[in-house]
Amino acid sequence: MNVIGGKWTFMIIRELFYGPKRFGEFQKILNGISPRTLSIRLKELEEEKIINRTIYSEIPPHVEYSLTKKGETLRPIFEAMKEWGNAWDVLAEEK
Amino acid sequence: MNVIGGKWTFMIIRELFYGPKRFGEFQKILNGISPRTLSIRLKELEEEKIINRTIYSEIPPHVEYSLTKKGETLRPIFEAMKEWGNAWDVLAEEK
DNA sequence: CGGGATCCTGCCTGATACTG
DNA sequence: CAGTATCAGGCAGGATCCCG
Repeated sequence: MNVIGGKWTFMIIRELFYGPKRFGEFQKILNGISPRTLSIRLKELEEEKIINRTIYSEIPPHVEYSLTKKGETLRPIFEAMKEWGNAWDVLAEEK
Repeated sequence: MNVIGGKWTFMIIRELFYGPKRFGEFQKILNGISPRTLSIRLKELEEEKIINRTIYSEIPPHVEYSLTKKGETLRPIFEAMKEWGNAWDVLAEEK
């Protein structure tokens, strides 16, 4: 829970299972996340070796986030949670 | 995450995998949880049909919490998280 | 484009005391 | 024993502005 328990952390990682993402992409997909929070969460995940931060020195700047091997091993957990969510249709019950 | 994402919720459910528990037992096991918070979390889990609340009308009063079938289906998620925690020894790395 | 710095706020949570 | 009531605080998170 320390790793994936944050309000946004879960969604950030989930997006990365579909492939690398850029800072701006996260801002669009994670509707409403502030740059401050996104920045903090990404930094934390990087420190925990869950994601990689790759910088392409171009103009304009280009930074890409991707899952590390450690991050990839989280997939079974996400799959289990996804199945559970489907089985009980949690979101729909939220009214 | 809405279901198990709370600070204490995860631990409450985990304890219930080992069998029913009483209010007082949770207070001892979950070191430091306040009765207020415990009460709120238990009520939430009951509303979400994750746990059962069974009252034994005796003196002194006796209330027992146990997992519902829905709650039981969370087990694979907990197993997956447990394995991941063991594999990466998360707690030990916490300094 | 990808963030850092600052300021501010609400809600979650803890502490404590009390009751059926 | 199993909670509820009340009060107070901290910290995650949002809003905004700015810079390399």
